Amino acid sequence: MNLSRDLIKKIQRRVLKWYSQHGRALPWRGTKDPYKIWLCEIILQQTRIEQGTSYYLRFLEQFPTLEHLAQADETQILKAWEGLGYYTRARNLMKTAKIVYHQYQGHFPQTYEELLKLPGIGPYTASAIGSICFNLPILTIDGNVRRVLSRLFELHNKPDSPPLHQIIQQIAKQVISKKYPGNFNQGLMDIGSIICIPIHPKCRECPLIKCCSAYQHGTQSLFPEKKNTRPLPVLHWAVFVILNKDEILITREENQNFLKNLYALPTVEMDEDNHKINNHPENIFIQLTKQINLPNKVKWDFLLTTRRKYSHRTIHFHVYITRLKFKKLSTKHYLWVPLKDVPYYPFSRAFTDIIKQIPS
DNA sequence: AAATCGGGGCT
DNA sequence: AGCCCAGATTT
Repeated sequence: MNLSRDLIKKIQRRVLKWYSQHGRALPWRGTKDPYKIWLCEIILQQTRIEQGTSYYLRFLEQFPTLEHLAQADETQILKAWEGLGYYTRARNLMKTAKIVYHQYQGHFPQTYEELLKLPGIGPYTASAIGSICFNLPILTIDGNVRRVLSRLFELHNKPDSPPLHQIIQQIAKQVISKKYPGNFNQGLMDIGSIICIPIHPKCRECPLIKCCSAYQHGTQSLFPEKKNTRPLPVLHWAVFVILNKDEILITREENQNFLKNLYALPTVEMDEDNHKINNHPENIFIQLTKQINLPNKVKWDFLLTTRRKYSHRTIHFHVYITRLKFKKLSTKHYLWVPLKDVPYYPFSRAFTDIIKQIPS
């Protein structure tokens, strides 16, 4: 798709002018420090600004410079990330911090291709850092920008399809402001998140209203096309609160990618019908008993059931509790932790919620 | 190309 | 209940 020179100039002027007048005053605006821009861009991947901002500010407090982050350990970083989700981002954050600190002498690389090699930095983040910090003329293509472009040019291609990708790349190369790529990118993203929102876009406030095909044809609601979703599988997990005086038994998720390297309460996956039979699934208790070498006579009480929806599955957590009078278990992958120290360990939301509900 | 990977807010 | 969010990586 070839855009006329006039149209390109008009889009660039309008976006840049709108951004100078209406751009949001966000904590990472007004700096070109690659460390700060990198940090906020990783935090904001698939994450709303309202959710990510407090994490960004806390990270900067706890790790004021790249060196601080490069010298932190993974548990420390996961703890700071706790509750934000997509924890691979936190693990990659540490990897990239160490790489930039040790292999690049503490300076982020300044080309798109070199940025792209760093763990956790993909096409979007490389163009964001590149355009904002180093003035590289590359469009940031995130969900907002995809939606704006889809409506501007009525791109009726299937979502995530190669043809759509091709067209967006073509448009991207043409519309990006070569002089102020960082401001143009942030302006276009702001327009997408404030004005050109998924439903009921506020077209009358939009600086691009006169350039927008969808507006002219009244077809805003048709773009971008939605992807077809499939139902989430439902799993049932038994969770065990095992107490001894003021200590609780916890473990670390090391053998799976899901919530990897976060801490958790001992968990056993239940098969289809365990949870339906009653609130006292003996076979699950037996399975756990073998796992951590409990004596058979432990008395379990049902505590609660809670449900949590993840991006690719729904899990029902059935929580059982016991108070032991001893703590000699063969607990190779488990550790006893004083309840008052639990806040020092990174847990996922499901478990912090459960732990919060343990009766004292 | 499709699946995996969180959590929260809005409708 | 479904959708989407300043996406990246693995399969």
